[in-house]
Amino acid sequence: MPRGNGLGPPWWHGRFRGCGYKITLGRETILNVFIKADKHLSAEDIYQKVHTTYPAIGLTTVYRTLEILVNMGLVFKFDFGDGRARYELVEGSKKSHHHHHLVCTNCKRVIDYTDFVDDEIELLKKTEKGLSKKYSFEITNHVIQFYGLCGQCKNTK
Amino acid sequence: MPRGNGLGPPWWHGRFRGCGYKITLGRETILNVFIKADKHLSAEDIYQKVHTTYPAIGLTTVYRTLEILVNMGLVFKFDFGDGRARYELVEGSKKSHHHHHLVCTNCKRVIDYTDFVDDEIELLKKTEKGLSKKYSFEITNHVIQFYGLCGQCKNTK
DNA sequence: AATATTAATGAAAATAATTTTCATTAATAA
DNA sequence: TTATTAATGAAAATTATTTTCATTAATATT
Repeated sequence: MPRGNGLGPPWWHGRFRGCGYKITLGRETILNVFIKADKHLSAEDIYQKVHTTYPAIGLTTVYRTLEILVNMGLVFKFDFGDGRARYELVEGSKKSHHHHHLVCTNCKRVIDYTDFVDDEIELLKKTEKGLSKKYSFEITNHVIQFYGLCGQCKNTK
Repeated sequence: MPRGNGLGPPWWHGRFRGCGYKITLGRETILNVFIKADKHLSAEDIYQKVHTTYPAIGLTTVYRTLEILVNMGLVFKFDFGDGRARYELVEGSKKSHHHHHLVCTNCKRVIDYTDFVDDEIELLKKTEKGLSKKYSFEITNHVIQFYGLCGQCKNTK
């Protein structure tokens, strides 16, 4: 549960400390960018945004922090097929709803949709349970993406 | 419907010709690798396999052919998060069942699963229909992947 | 069957996202 | 306050994929 209300340290400090990671200005700023943006961002996006309030940051640090966040399970890494990864806070760490992606294979536009997800969630739960057991796999996350042509590209082609 | 029985040209020749593409030995070999392998392969995998029967092939040609196949909708491109794309024949072009992937975020192992897909397919159809209408998006494909730790990595960690 | 046309090819160079190296600095522990 | 150790930035390295360009091969045309 995010607090970020100025009273006490941010919710993620404990988890960082618990993993033996130090709390630094760079990491603080990156997390804030994620919390504020609340949508998928590329490493470069994050670098740019952080850079405005903390110009000393290097792109390397962004990549290194992203790796940590992904490994800790705070952030999920997506691939939309355009050669660069996107990152987004996992659910529970953010305010937005459960959603999936609609990716245009032509213009690479990505639409987040939150429709129909109730049925999806139910099915996913069932599937996850079954798969975990059958393959003794510990599932931590999932991706559902639909690919195709968006309205604009459909008409242009 | 694949034929590949030695009687007449392979099923994909027509589609190639129709798109103005020439039938070459390289493309022929690559398609055969796909048909025989019937599972996800990286560009390098394909290059290696083709190379055994057709050593003159270049990696560039593999990439170029893959691009064509993806654009034609004969092959689907996956990302499992290890920095290289995987390719696999789309359904209808191959013998194997509808399946999805279970990706180990630690060792990068990928398990194809065909369990529970009946319910999934039904839900997907419904969702696709709804999304297509709402976002006037023409859906051509989808990805469902579960991420987590496989049996081995779970025990090691 | 011979030739003209045009796309396909391979090798090498270019590109671009991500990782690594390494000397320096900053955060936490003592 | 100092010691310890992780985090950092800059630059170099890595690596999958794309582009360039001169040559070759596939199809269309005769």
